[in-house]
Amino acid sequence: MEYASCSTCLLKSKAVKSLGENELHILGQGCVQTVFKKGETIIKQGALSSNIIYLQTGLVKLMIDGSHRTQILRMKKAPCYLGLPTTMGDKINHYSAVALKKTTACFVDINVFKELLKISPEFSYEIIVELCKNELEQFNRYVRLVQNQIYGRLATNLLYFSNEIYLSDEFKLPLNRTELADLVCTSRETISRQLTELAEEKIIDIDGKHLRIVNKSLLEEISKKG
Amino acid sequence: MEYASCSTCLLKSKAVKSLGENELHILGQGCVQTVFKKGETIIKQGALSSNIIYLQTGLVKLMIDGSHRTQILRMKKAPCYLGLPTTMGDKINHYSAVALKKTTACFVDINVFKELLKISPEFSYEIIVELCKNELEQFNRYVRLVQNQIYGRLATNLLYFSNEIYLSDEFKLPLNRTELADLVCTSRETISRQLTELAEEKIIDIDGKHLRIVNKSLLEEISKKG
DNA sequence: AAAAAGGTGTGATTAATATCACAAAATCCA
DNA sequence: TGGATTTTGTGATATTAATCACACCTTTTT
Repeated sequence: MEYASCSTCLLKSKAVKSLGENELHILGQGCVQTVFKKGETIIKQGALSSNIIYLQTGLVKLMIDGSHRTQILRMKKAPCYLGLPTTMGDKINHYSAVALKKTTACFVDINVFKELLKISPEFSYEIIVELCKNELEQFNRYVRLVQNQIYGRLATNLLYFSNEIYLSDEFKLPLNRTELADLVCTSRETISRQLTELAEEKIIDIDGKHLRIVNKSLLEEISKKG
Repeated sequence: MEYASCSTCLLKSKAVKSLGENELHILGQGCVQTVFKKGETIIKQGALSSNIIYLQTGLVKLMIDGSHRTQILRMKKAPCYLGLPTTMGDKINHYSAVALKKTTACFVDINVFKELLKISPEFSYEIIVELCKNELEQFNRYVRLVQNQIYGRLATNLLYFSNEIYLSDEFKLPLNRTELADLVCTSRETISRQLTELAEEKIIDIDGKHLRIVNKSLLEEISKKG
């Protein structure tokens, strides 16, 4: 069947399960699945895009190469959609997406995607909810990033890893110190000093990239209050 | 007819025009129109919410009262939707919305709203596009806010007024110096000094709240490079 | 009109963070 | 294994912006 690759890639999405054979056929015709190794680029900033990307498995970092510094915007963990705002907006990718580990991505043509929205109210509702949750999550984090000083920004991002990405108080940082600085928008030296300080205060335990949050409520305090 | 208030409030929305009489009837049953004076609160941070708000006319500021400082997040100009991410997410308003001038708002019950999404693909498509544009616009601004220093942050926000709110290079600032500081996340004194500096560099002309952008390309340069 | 309250500008001082310079540690690779 | 390369930590210094203090101006209130 022509929609074989699609039933592989999208059936994990609850809403897609509700699609009938006809809809799956439409989807299948505009759908390509690709596997990316760690470090490979899935979306390239500045490139024209006509695809929504459904991430089946894996973890990516979204980043912007600005005129005076590189910024890491956030992680995205499968399963999720990528590129929705960009593709619905002005068609040019505003960020790059790079795999942090082996990642399987499914490229769905935007026109096929629009067709599906019209055919399946379930599907469009799922997309809206995902977008809303996403906007809210990102918004809250960015509000804190802007209003906080570095110590608070770092706390916010460590909690982000713990609560949104790894769902655990103990994990291996997916970024080195320079990349962590690019996420927090500060310098590598400052990150290094602040991590040491958080460890001295017995709020975290850190050994290289291995990190454990010891006093989560205090870390939340710092994230909130600056 | 029972949906009179609704045909008043929502018919300006292109997608709603495509709704039939039955759908309008559903909408009308969950729709209340209210007029707010300058300074009045439309949405209250922390309150439970079960409404999507359609702003018919006017201008509002969205703000967060944080634990250690107040932040003004952005303006929203009619016509637009308010509270979509919050209401679809965890039901509690993450921000307050305060009218900056006389504003007409239409409260649509979230369940009615969900019904409409299912009934009208046109309607849900319009919502998704609005959300996407919004997320993109906010995201780009916040990325710059985080990575820039104050001079660049101020430039970014003046451009935001010019390009997104007033669609003109000359306008009356809707905020006083303290509020401007809350938007840029800095202190009143710093805002005052930086505005003077921008004027000395002949990039803007400022007299009280009346502002004119003289050298827009240079302002964009500053917004991009920090 | 006088008094009170709020908004704005500016100098002096302090605190936070970036930058520079270099050493130590970890990782890669032939 | 040993040398090369990359990553990380840390002191010294420079820069940026917050804070404090106060004067001046505008608007509101009585």
